Amino acid sequence: MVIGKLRLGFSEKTIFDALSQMTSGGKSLRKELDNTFQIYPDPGYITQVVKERGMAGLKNVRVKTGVPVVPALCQRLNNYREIVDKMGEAAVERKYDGTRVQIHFNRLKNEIRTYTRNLEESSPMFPELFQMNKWIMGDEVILDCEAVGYDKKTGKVLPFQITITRKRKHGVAETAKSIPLRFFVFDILSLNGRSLIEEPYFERRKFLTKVVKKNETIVPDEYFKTDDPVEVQKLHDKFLKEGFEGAVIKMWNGEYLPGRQGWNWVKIKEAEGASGKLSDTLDLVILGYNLGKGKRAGFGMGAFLVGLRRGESWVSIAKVGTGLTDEEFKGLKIKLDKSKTKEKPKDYLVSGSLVPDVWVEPLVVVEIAADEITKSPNHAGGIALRFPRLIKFREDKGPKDATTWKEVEEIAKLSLN
DNA sequence: CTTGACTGCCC
DNA sequence: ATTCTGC
DNA sequence: GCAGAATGGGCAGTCAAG
Repeated sequence: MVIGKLRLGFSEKTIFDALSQMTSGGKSLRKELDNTFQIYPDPGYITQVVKERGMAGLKNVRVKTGVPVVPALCQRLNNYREIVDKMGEAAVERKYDGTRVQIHFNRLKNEIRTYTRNLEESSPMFPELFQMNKWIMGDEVILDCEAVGYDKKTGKVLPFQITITRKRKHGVAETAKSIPLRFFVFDILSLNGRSLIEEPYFERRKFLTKVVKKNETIVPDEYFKTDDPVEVQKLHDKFLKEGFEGAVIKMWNGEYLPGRQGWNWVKIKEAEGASGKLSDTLDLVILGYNLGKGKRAGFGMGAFLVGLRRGESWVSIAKVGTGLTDEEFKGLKIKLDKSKTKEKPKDYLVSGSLVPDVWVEPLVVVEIAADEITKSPNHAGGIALRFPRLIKFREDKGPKDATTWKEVEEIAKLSLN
């Protein structure tokens, strides 16, 4: 099988285009090929099926234990009513900040394989799953879950940065012991050879409940049924208070749809006008910028470095490469070039890996949003912004009006509970 | 043997 | 991951 | 509305220089 090295959206697209051409099937054929690929991502196999049995053969390609399925993903929406309008009855779940794991368990072959969100095999990472045979009521299953590190004493879930310290090859067992993972299972894609992806959500949930015996390591994830936007809001608030990233809302009758399709699954991190995990934006000063690649090379800028005053120095806490339109990139470059400096200004503290292509005087203030403030091993400030993006240019503000170090510390403290 | 630059993959 | 853009 | 292409922080892993 060719699974493993291929990335979605490249080689197989070309192959399927060619296949479409050969069989002169046009667009509907392409769509069918794509859909088949999502539940059996092996272009070689699919090509063979089409050659031998034609398009009709594709109907017999089914979800199979041991062959990864492209995981279902969420759309993002920040309005409760809109979410409910789009899907009617829905299930509301917690949004965990961990790592996606698709578990394939085959009792008879004594096989336990896992795959990541991008279909990478990750089996060696999770030795705790060796005991699956005790926890699963069935001989063959595919489960979809989020694995999160947890504190053995308090039972509380740990931050992403801790979860992801899990080793991948060597010394896996040690980290598994010191930072155990809990697998929150929220879906089941097949059971004993039968595909369940076409079953509605609530039916799959029934199977899940029967199949997974709850224990320290693996837990059927909790869900709440509702069709009321206010109820969704209450749950979302509750989850945020509990320290989770937000909520995932799923169509009650929805099939398991690989990839990001329609409004079947929706995530919400912060509601319109309200605040999510990190409630405030920061007004930061641009310290330099990087020449861009691809399309951005044309603008002469791909991202810029931002920071703030700490004592007598300017320290970086993030790079920003999104949130600007193409026009804004062009305009910003022109503006920044007016205060370009040949050398790094003496009062800048920026570590090597973050040194920009072009230094500028600390003059331009930008409002930056982020999901979280984290401890940083890279940025000179010792902290960094997770998922930084530009909100707007603060032309009304000068560098002296930027967010202060003290304010950032306060915000960081609040977001750390 | 340690360290740092770099890549690939998580989010 | 987030965001913008061309289709 | 979707796919594609820009970009972020930060982890483990690899490999070459010191």
